[in-house]
This record gives sequence, structure tokens and C-alpha cells, in this order.
Amino acid sequence: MALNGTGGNRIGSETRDRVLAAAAELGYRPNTVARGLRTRRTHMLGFVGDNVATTPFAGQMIRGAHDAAREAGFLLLMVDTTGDPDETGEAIAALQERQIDGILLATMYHQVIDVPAEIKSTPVVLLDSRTADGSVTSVVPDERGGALGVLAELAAAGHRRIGHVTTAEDVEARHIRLTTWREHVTAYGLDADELFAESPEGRTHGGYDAAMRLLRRPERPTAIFCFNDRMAMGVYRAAAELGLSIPGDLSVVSYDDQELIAPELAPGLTSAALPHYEMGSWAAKELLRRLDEPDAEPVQHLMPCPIARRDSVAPA
Amino acid sequence: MALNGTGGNRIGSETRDRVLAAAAELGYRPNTVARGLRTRRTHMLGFVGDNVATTPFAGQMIRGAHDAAREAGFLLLMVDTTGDPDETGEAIAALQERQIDGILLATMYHQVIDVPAEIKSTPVVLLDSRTADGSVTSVVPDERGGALGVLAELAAAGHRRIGHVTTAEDVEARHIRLTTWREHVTAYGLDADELFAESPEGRTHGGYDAAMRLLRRPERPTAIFCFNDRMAMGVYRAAAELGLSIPGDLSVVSYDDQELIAPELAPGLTSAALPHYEMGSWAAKELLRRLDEPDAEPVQHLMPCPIARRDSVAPA
DNA sequence: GTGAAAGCGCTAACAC
DNA sequence: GTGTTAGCGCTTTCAC
Repeated sequence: MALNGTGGNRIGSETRDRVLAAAAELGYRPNTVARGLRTRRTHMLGFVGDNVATTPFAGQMIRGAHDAAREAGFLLLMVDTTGDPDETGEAIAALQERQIDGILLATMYHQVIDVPAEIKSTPVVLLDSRTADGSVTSVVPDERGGALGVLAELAAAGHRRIGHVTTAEDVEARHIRLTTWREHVTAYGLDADELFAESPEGRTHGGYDAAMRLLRRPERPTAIFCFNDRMAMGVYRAAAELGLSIPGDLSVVSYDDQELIAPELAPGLTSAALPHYEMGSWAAKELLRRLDEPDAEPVQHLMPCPIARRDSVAPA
Repeated sequence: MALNGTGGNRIGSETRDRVLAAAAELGYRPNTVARGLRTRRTHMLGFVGDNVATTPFAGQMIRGAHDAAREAGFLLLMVDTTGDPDETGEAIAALQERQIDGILLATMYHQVIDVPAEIKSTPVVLLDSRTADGSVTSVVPDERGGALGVLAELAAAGHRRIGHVTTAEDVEARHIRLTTWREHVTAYGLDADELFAESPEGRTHGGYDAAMRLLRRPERPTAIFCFNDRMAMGVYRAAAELGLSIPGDLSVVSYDDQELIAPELAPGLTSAALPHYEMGSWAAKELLRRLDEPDAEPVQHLMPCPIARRDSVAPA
């Protein structure tokens, strides 16, 4: 009671001091396992990810969750899976055996998922994914906001003929970014199809290919909004090959703001950042809050994507 | 005993079946906390990293350790720090309170460290770092081997005037890679200083700067060995500006094999890979082994760095 | 203001 | 082959 500060004035201040002194002298540290057995609180959060530790930028989600948890005296017990449902179920079971207080269920990119049945009564918050019906608390990036942000950068520089280079992969991010862009150019009365090019894969080569096709059209766009930084890297290469200078002849904006790419390109790439750290932190805090308030209504949170402004945009 | 398979033939097979059936029916899962309290084994490994979750490629170390641990029924309890010794000490204490069975102490890049005093009796394996005196079991990349490997690629293509572009930052990797290169070109009777250029920072811009200086010298090298992929990215840019084609006029090899860079450059960059996954896996397995054999002699392991061959090397 | 004891869910030793 | 019990290190209730 002296150590925990519990029991109010049940314990004399002089007695408490003696206890504290003895503890310090002995280097005493409470055994959290025994405490957990008794209190049924382990002060551990389970973190289940699908290849999150492996995915370069998604690691920031771990870090965000970690920091928020640690600040509250919690530690993260990690299980990384391949995303396979059976494996995820097993991971959750392994975590529950260890009596974790709650679960953070993370995906390496924004997607819609079903929550595994195993979770049941364990409090859970979804990280970078959400359920179709919104029945589980979750946080995902505000992709629409981010797309509007980079499009606004171009608009402010006077661009109207803004092309879009994207992947054909069927992911949430593609749909939202594409839809937002389409609305934007359509609002100018432009034909979106004429300004659109996609490639099977959202990587450098795909970006290069799509950009080559787009930039060779009779009325080429004055700016391109890329699905992601990797595709933007390909767009840079295509522009160089066609003798177009960035941002002189062509402005480029993108999404993801990957630290290994966006700031390293020449010129630096203006990109909407995926707020991985913030999402991780938000999810952990929200989960912690829910441990004390198990009946709180589920929340769907959209995390803003700040725009990293660099030198890839110039007046049209 | 039926569930754990312990107690040998103490329990009848028919009785065991009944127990198993009942457990399955109830969805019974043993409480690992209670078990840990009794057996003093939690089947959790502490993973202490300095910004490891944050560092893009180092995440593979976590994944390697995770997979090896999980295969043995262990889970990773993560603490990420800034690398500050006090913080690391506190992290270790937090882990010990939770009765973890052993500690993996990881750094985000290869370095020489002192082991925190707190560790004491807890079994520990160092990941991507080592002690000066070799008193603690550790695994680091075989940087010399990797450097020899990429230099051999160049030698096999007939290159002798091999330049080196590196960082001035005082890190293990710089020293080993530099020394290995110096020995290599000196063995050809060349003056290493004429083929050497460094920049304050090991990033793209630094690589560009150093390469510009190096490639403008009267007798320019026919190939460049770069400290890392980011600097290589700058070397590519410099070569392009000087009208030198890669690999036609200049071959380039590098170190790290970062997935976001080496395969994405055009042409693909030949690079020695940092075996992060393998190091993580080795460290966890070795730690697990040591839990049962606490008195085993410390081992210093060098993990080979495989060469990722791409298209940046051509005959001299 | 303080001492004593029960019990969290397990494992292992001890009976028979 | 099976039933019983102590105890891991804590927290909390009860008694005084």
C-alpha cells in the first residue's frame, strides 16, 4: 500500500517512508505477473499487424501506439501475421491467453475488413482499417482530405488540366484518391478520362509507363497528381526523358510522403502525408480509454493527412 | 496434465480424451499469467530497440526475431527508445517487472555499445551491435564480407579504378566498408586517395556532391562503390548530369539493398544486402537456446551480406 | 492505524 | 492410476 499509494490514510506517513526506504535499498520491483493474476489487468496491449513491422512506413504506426501506451504504463505485445484470417485468429488467441487488456488490430494499408470472431469480449481498436458497418472503433487516414489538399496546391498555382496517374490495384486508397481527383477536374468542366492513366502496379515502373502515355497526348496536362510517391518517381523519370522539367513544364504532387522518396527526389516532391504515427497514437489512446469505459459507442475516426510542401509545384 | 501432455502415463488415455473433449467444448484456454507466476517462465521475450520500429529497413529485424520466437511459442514485448541510456535502462526495468524470459537488445544500425547495468542476470543477445570486449552474445552484419562481395562483382567485370563515395559520419559501417575498399584498390597498386570522395551526410545529396567531385577529376574511376543506396541515388543523378550512362560509362555498386531504392533505380542497383531478417531470427533463436543453457559461452556472430545483383555493373 | 488471511489460475509434490 | 494440497507474489477484505 505504501508503494502503490493506495489505501489512503490507512498507512502512517512515517511508516510509508520506512517502507519506501527499504524498497529502494533492496532494489525492490513489484512482480507484474503476480499483480496481473490478482487484478486481471496486465498493462499490456496486444498489437496484431499484417506485415506491419515489415512495411517500411507502417512501422510508424507501431511507434505511435507504443509511445501512447508507454505513457500510460502499458507495453505492446506484438504479433505480426501474413494477413491470413486463420493466422490472425490464432494470433488473437495467443494474445488473449496472455491476458492482454486490449487489442490493436492494424493493417499495413488502408482497407475494409471483417473483425475476427475470436476478439469477442476483448476491447479492440482498428488501425488503418475499418469494418463495413462501422460497428468497431477505428482510425483511417482522411484520404479525401489529403487529396483535396494537394489538388488545392495545384489549383492555387493556377493549374486546371491536372492529370492523374494511378494503380489498377483494387485498394481503398486508389478509389478515394481517384474519386476526389475526378470530382475536382470535372468541376472545371474538363473530361477526366482524357487526363487519366493507370498501370497494373503502383510502383515506379507503373508510374513511368502511365506518365509516358499521359504526357504524349496532344493536350498534355500541366500538372499530375500521382497515386503515390513511388509512381511519382516514375513520373519524374518520364518527364526527364521527354525533356520536360519539373516544376517548370510540369508540376507534380503525390500521396504518402515516404521519407525515403519524397524529400530525396530532385526537386523535392509535394506530397500528402499518411499520418501513421498519429493514427497509432490515437488508436492506443482510444483503446486505453475504452478499457475503463467498455460500453462507449464505437467511433470512426478520420486522421488528417498534412501536406508536405516541397518544390515540385510551380505556377501553370 | 492431460492438456499439457505432462505426467507421462499418470493419466489414462480415455480420461485424457474426456478432458480434452471438455476443454474443447468449453473453449478453454490456459491462463498464461497464472502459469507464468507458478513456473517463472512467461514465454515472452523483451525487444528493446532504439528507434527500430521507426527505421524503415530495420523493421525486418523485428520480424526475424518475431518469427523465430513465435515458432517456439514465444511472443515479443516491445519497447522502443531514443537510444538514450537512461531510457534504455528504464525500458529494461519495465520488461523485467513483467518477468520476460530474456532480452533482445537491438540498435538500428551496426554499432559498438555498453550493455546497461540493469540487465544483470537476464539472458541477453545484442542485435546489430556488439560490446567492445565481446563479453555478450551478439550478431552484426559481415560488412567486410559484403564489401568484398560487391568489389568482386566489379573486379569480375574487369574494373580496377574503383572509386569510393562515402559519408563522413563516424559509424562502424563507414569504417569497415572504407577499409575494405582501400585494401582492395591498394592491392592493385592504385592511390586510394585519388579515388576517394566523402560528404558530411550519407544521403542522396551527399552522394551527388561527392560523385560530382570524383567524376570531374582528370582520371575518373570506371566504377564507384557507394557507402549506401541513398548515396548511390545521388551518384546516379551526378552521372546523368555529366552525361555518363550507367552501366555503360560507369558501373555502380552499393550497400544496404534497400527495397525502396535499389530495385527502383534505373538501372537496378547491385547492392550488398544488410541481413536484417536473418540477424533478428538468429538472435532470437540464440537467446532461446541460452534460456536453457544459461552458462553457455558468449558468441560473436557475423551474418553474411548476400549480394543482390542487378544491372548497374558492366565490363570496364 | 495495523495484522491476518483469502484467493487470482496454475504446476508439482505428496499421498494412497 | 487418481485425489489433494501448497504456493508462485500480489491485492483486497475482514477483523481488531
